[in-house]
Amino acid sequence: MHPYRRIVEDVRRRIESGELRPGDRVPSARAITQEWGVAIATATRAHAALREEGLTVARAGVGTVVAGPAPRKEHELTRERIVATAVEVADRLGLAELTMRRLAAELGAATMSLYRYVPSRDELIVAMIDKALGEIRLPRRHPGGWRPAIELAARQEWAVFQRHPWLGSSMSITRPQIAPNGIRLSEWVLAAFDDTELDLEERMYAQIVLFTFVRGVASALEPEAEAIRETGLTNEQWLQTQESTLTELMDTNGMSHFQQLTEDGFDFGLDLVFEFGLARMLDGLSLFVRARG
Amino acid sequence: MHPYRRIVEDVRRRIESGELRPGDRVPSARAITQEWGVAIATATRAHAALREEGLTVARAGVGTVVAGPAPRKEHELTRERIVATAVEVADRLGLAELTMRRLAAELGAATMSLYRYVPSRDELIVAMIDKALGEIRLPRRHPGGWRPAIELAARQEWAVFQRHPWLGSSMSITRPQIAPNGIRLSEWVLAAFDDTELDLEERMYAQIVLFTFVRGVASALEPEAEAIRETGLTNEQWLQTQESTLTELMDTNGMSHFQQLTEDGFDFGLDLVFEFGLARMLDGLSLFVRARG
DNA sequence: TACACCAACGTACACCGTACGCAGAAGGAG
DNA sequence: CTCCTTCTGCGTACGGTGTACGTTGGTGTA
Repeated sequence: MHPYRRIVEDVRRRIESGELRPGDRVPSARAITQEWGVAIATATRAHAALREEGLTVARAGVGTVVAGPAPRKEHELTRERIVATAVEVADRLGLAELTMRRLAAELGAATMSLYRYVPSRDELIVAMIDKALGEIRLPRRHPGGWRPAIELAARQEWAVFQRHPWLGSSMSITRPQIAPNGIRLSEWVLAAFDDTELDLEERMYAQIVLFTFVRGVASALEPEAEAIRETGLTNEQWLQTQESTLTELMDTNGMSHFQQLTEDGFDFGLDLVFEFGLARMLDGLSLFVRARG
Repeated sequence: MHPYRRIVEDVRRRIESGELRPGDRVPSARAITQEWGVAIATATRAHAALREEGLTVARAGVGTVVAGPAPRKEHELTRERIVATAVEVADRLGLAELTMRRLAAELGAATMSLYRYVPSRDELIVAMIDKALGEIRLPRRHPGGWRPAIELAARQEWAVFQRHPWLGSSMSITRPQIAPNGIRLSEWVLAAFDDTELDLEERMYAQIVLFTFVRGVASALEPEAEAIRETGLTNEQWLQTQESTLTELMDTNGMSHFQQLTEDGFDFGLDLVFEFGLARMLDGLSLFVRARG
């Protein structure tokens, strides 16, 4: 038996015993020369044999690695992990506070290491958008009729925007960042109109308008969250600090409506804005769909 | 005749001849002692007499100055001028490129000089918002019925947003920056519903929803302008560069609607989005108003 | 042994907003 | 005349940003 067979068998045993798991690095050629007391040529032959049997794959610059779906080492730097952590940081601290340095610190890595996996901060944000949109779960079949379907989509979007306050202000309509999950969502909404007479262009406009509205409401979320973080004031408290300026302004200009509004107190909530706007929007769309039908 | 009278008359003549204009600095006490060969006490008395006659005002730290609405020297540093220039720069270069240093350079002043007139960049932006909103011209009387009025307001807003692409993304609803012109606009819209049965809270929601929609569409303007500046590509050209990625994505997921849309070509424009959305919104609002009436 | 490759990283650059404090000119009081 | 206060304008410096560039130490392979 050639000496390299012994090495192969040893390694195979380690893999089968679970000592070495998919994605782990098998001893390098240098390490083999040390461990088994052989020449590097022998070690190389062992590597080749392992590779031939499909037990391992050679990854250039990284080493020979046990084949199979790698079960993600916890602290390995990975595009996936970077994006996930970035989302988490942005949710917690706001997009402005998501700096490459802070993100690296959060990951326990050096700043520049991130640039191996992400070409720039901007592209990282695109990846974050895609990940966030991926949370939207829509049934394969559209629930009865276009209106419930559209409403469902809008509510899902709104929910995601709320979970990720930074999302609304970072998405663009005119230049849709190529986020696969965004496109999937679009397709679903377009298809939701299949039971209407709307042509494709009209559907597209309906879709964009809906989305624009939801995002419009949502883009108030980030500044608000940021303001609360920074000043520690809730919205109401803040309004009170501004009250003197406001009343002075109103007094000098005779703004009766506004004045009464602040006197009566105004129960303001983005959720209510969303609900009110969505209802009007769907009503208006209904009229349009009916006119086409 | 006291010698100081001669000085007063000399100065008066200079003012009336137009040699000295409102806002210009009259000779300082020191300068007077030089020019007229008098003691400083005399010069001070001349100043006092001029001030008493209302010809001049003493501005501490600046000098004695000809009274009247100063016709703004062209290159004097002024909050007004700073804000106007800032708006102009932001229109041209985008809000991100509006740095205090660049603004100062544009004004021919040192960076820190600006902070005499503007407490911070953030507050400068608030002032810019107010100035931009000031361009909105609405008739004192609302044109027949709530719907034309609201439509007019929305169109005016849209026009301003188009002229100032940075505006949409910098305004907040939940924490309305106290911009007098913004409040004036609000008041006008609230009053526009006077011929309906909507209560104040409903009007406020209607207003916010309308505004949110317009701003939502508008917030696509800044990124687009920026993208054009940066890459020099128009929207269509850019879409073409992305086409391969896009079609690949579509092919693998069977997105028939999306696919057909890109094949047929899709005539996309923010203006059309605005028109479509506004029409639906107003229709929806109509239903609501009628239900209340 | 030489080579090409790769992850990870440290350093450095240009730029940002703005705190701080100084220089200089002015009017006014003593 | 001298001192004081007030005002504009400004220079310098600090702590932050994104990221270009080059180095280090490991790899498989010829």
